Amino acid sequence: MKNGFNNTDRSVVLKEIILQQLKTFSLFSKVSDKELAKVVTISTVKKLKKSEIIFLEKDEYTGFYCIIEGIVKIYRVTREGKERIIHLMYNNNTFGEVPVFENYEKILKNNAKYPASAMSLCEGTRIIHIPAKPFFELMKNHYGLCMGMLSGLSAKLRIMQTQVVDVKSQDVTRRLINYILSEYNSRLSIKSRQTEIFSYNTFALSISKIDLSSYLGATLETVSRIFRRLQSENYITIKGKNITVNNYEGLKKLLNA
Amino acid sequence: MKNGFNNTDRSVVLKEIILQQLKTFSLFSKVSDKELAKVVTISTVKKLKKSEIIFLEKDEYTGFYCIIEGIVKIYRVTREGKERIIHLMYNNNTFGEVPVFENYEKILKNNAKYPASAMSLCEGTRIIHIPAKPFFELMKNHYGLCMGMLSGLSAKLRIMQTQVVDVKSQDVTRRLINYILSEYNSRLSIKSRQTEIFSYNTFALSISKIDLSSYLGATLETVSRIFRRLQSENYITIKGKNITVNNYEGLKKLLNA
DNA sequence: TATAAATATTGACAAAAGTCAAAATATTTA
DNA sequence: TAAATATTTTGACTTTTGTCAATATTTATA
Repeated sequence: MKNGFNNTDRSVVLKEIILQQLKTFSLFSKVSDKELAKVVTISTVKKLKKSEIIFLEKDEYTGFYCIIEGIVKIYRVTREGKERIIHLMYNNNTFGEVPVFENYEKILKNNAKYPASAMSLCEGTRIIHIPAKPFFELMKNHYGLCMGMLSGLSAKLRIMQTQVVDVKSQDVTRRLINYILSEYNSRLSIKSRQTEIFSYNTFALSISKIDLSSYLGATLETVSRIFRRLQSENYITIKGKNITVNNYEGLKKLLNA
Repeated sequence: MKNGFNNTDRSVVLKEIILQQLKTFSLFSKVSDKELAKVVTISTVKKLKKSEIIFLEKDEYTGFYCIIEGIVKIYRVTREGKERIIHLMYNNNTFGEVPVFENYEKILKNNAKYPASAMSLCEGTRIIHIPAKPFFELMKNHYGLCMGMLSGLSAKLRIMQTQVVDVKSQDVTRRLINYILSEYNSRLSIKSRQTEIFSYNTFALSISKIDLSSYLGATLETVSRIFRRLQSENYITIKGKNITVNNYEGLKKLLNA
């Protein structure tokens, strides 16, 4: 009995922590604490190392996940063995929900499969597993939860639509610049919130260039060369993982040129 | 009073027809006739010519559509004026639902926008418009309708995921072969259902090569050249819109080669 | 901390795909 | 049906991206 807690106390505290964490997900924004407590009951927390496989394509489907912290890649491996990242998921996002609604009969018979693979990209990635069957029961007649799911899936669909248009219409240079600018913007907003004073135009790549290439749909060599070109033309400076944006407006112009 | 029908009779008959048509949509598979009748009340049928614009990206959002007959392309136009097709939709599919769930507040204030454009690709395409606001009210506490939507969005998400992987990992030749084979297979199954006796390995392209290029994310010239190559190597024969598949297995092998 | 393993860079070359321009076919429409 | 318009093909050429191979650099691990 460390710290004066017994197992029951410990579990109660843990559950309360999970509940507070789930409350930050828009999926559960219209779910009461009482209902959310039921979700907590069925769910389990997992802490992952870097590069841990969460599930593989065609693994038996068990349920979906909520990301508390870290980065998860959703990917498929092609016949030729090329890996292609479909989605990079960050905290407060969920992944692996699709099979729940595609064919619930299959889930009941335990022969639903994951349509893609998932792997953690950071040390200390924390996820919550929510098993499909009890979750599905909770959804029945729970309008708020249905709406949460509907808006989550809709948001993902829109992201995918944008991604499809980008990959179909833009060259790798533009896709990479888009990535740099969006990372730059999202990091900047986090920094300014934290009033962290640091080299203002610098951010660290949160994923490897191998993964970045897989996400952009290009080879590592091509991406490496574009980085070099952007650096030689003074748009950016690269120091290891750190990227300094020297010419934000110039990069934006390259997108239209 | 033609045919001995007055307007009320006519409208009752029409509504019954719409109801029967909506029943074939999986979206409404778990909705009772009584509830579906309410949907019919708010919806309107539109018959379209070829190349009619249904809505444009950034148009004010009014609601979504069900395709009774024909083909609809969902697309965006890039900054450089290139059109890229995101989705080719056929009968018994719905499109334009995403904004309903992304931000319902916006819809109430009439400032939601369509995220992409939609155009009919066939003469006589028939669609049913379902306005967002009354539909949203019908969804409240209607579990079956929520589930229908959830499975529809899930199915679309999976299709988009596959498309993203394909565009990121395969060259245009493979993407075109994939298209040919899937069209071939789906037409074949329709033909065999209708026991239509016709040149067995032949089907007609249902869209123009311009649209096909836009869908594949390539230029018209590239697609034209690949068609020529596949013909010269005797995989297919092209006669106008008609494509004869001479070497199905060979095409499948090309996908892996 | 040395060693192994993974990640990233670079060059030379090949293949894929785009661009521009002209011409040939189809398809609409007057 | 002829003229006008839209679609498709083809060639010559350029640009982009991929492949293979060697090497450098970083990161993880014994």
